Order: sequence, then structure tokens, then C-alpha cells
Amino acid sequence: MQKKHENLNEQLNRFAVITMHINMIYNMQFMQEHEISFTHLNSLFFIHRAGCTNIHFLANHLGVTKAAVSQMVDRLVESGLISREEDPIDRRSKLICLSKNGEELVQQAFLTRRKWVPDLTASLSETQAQQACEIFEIMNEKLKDIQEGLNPEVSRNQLC
Amino acid sequence: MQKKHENLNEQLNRFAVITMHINMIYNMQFMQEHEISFTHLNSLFFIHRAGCTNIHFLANHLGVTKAAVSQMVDRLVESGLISREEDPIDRRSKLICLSKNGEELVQQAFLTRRKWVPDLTASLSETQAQQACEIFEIMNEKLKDIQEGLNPEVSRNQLC
DNA sequence: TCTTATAGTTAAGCCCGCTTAACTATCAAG
DNA sequence: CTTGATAGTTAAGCGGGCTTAACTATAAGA
Repeated sequence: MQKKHENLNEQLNRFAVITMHINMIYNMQFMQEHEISFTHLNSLFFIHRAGCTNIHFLANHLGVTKAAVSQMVDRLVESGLISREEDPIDRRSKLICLSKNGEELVQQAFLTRRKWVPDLTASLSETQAQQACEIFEIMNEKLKDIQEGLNPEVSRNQLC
Repeated sequence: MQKKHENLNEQLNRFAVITMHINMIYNMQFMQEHEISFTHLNSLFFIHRAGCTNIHFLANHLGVTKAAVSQMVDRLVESGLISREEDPIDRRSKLICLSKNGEELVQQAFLTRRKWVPDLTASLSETQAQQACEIFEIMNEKLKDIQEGLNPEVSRNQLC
């Protein structure tokens, strides 16, 4: 059993490394096509996950100062990808949300990078597909835990 | 069967999305800890995959001009992560390779992001682990094809 | 050999992303 | 109502990453 798991770890790691690499290339192509920087795309992804957010959380997530984020948000608002509105509950705060265009861009990025999924599943037999389903369900549950453990403040404080 | 595959696609996509996200966070932490930019880390990864490369290929891969790469290489050489030497075969060309430090940094980045793999496999039963092994082997084969199809010039022309 | 193509470098200059510091506006607690 | 904390903005300034243009050096073919 120990040996089995070692091999599995090896396979899974290989799987992760290649998918990361493919993802990286897709993301870079996407960034070039849409003339958007890594930082901006990353911010849009974060806002998408959060629903809406504010300057403070975004700065925290990106690991930069609020001043930097404030200026970046200027540019993203200017390019029509996000909106910045006063938070009615705390008027010091600004609600940063994706605009229609921003949401579409994020969805397009997701679609781009899930292109290879059907190719992959098509190479499995019916039995294997069924087994794979169960296995991925278990691993996805576990992954959710890991993900939530990574950045506690951010995930706890998501708005909307 | 069609329904099975749809569910599998859904699970696999979910898996990919979460692992990408976790990977992104790990990479960003790593970059901050080691005071290295996304561009530099990405370049180091490319050089690692290539074994050694030159300015032309690196520029091609990153989608920027050779002038930009030449200047970036200056900085990476200065920080001791890569070496730049005249190619004995074509003396116009420079061989760009990882230094010992650079190779260690890349390996460390790999280790960082494979941390979660054992956690994931540990949640599977022995039977499932065995099934997973076979499934990942098949998918990894398929992934290799996809990967190679992505950037033909680069993968065909890898040096060393 | 002369010519043209290729590999890389250098310099000038632009914009982006970041920082610090000083500022305004709002909230919350005594 | 005053005080202090919090949210965000603005301005000045730095360095990185990029471009174009002009350059050197080498290679390869007529």
C-alpha cells in the first residue's frame, strides 16, 4: 500500500505540474489577447470569488498597500471592468464589484482554460469515468478544506 | 454514459480550478518570500524545462522583444540565478542556463506547490488509490500531447 | 568575397506597479 | 462632542519591464 500511494503521489504531482503549466500558457495567451496584466487578471479573479470586495481586502489579498490598490482600481474602473461605489452601510468603504464586461471577461478566461477537460475525460473507459467521478468528488472535498486554510482572513470576510 | 461524462467533466474542471487557485497562492507567497517577480519565476521555469536556452527562444516564449529579454537576463545573472555564456557552436548566440542557486530555487518552488499532494491521496481508500493511479496515468499521457501541441516552436527547439 | 540574415546589446524613453507620507471622510466609543 | 481608529485618496518618486532604433558580431549563401 505504501508503494501504491507513492506511485499515486508521483502521478498526481505530474498531473498537477502539467495542468499548471498548461494553465499558465492559457492565461498568458489570454492576457496578451485581451491586453490585460497578470495583476489585473488576478484581481478580477479575486473579485469574482468574493462577489464584491473593498480596497482593504483586495490590498490584503494581493499583499500590497491600499494606495497601490486604489490606483489600480482607478485603471480597472477606467477600462470598464469593475465598478467602485460607496458602501451604504459603511460610507468610508467602497464596494468594488465586477461590471458586466468584467464578469464576461472572467467567464471567458474560465472557458479558455477548461477547454482541455473534455479531451481528457474522453480518453477514459466508462468504468474508469465512473471511478474517476467518485475519486474527484473526494479529492475536491479535501481541496476545499486546504483552500480555505490557506488565507483565513480573506475567505472568512468575503462580502455579498 | 453521456451523463456520466458530464458529471466527470464538472468534477475535473472543479478540481482544475481549485488546484490552479491553490497553486497561484503558493506561487505568489513564494515570489514574495524570495523577492522575485512573476516574470523572473516564469523565466526560470522555462529555462528549467528547456535545460538551457537562448535569448531568442526565451523572448519567443515570453512574447516580448529580444531587447527586453537581454535586459532581464542581465538582472537574473546579477542575482546569481542563471549563467550567460557564449554558445561554442554558434558564437552569435548565448547559452542561458540555470545556476546552482537558480536550480535550487526552482526545485524549492516545485516542492512548495506539491505540498498538498499527500494530503489529497491520503483521503482515498486502497482500491480507489489503485484506480486513481491508472486513471492519472492515462490522463497524464493525454496531457503531454496537449502540452506539446500548445507551443510547437518552443517544444521542438529545446536545447540540451 | 560580398551580401544578407541572424543573435544579441545598448540607449532613450514610456508606462505600470509599487512605496511612503500627508491628507479627507467616516465611524465608534468614552 | 471629542478622540482615536479605520477606509480610502492623492502626490511624489523609484525601479521594473517593456518598446523602438541603432549598433556590433557572427554565420551562411550567391
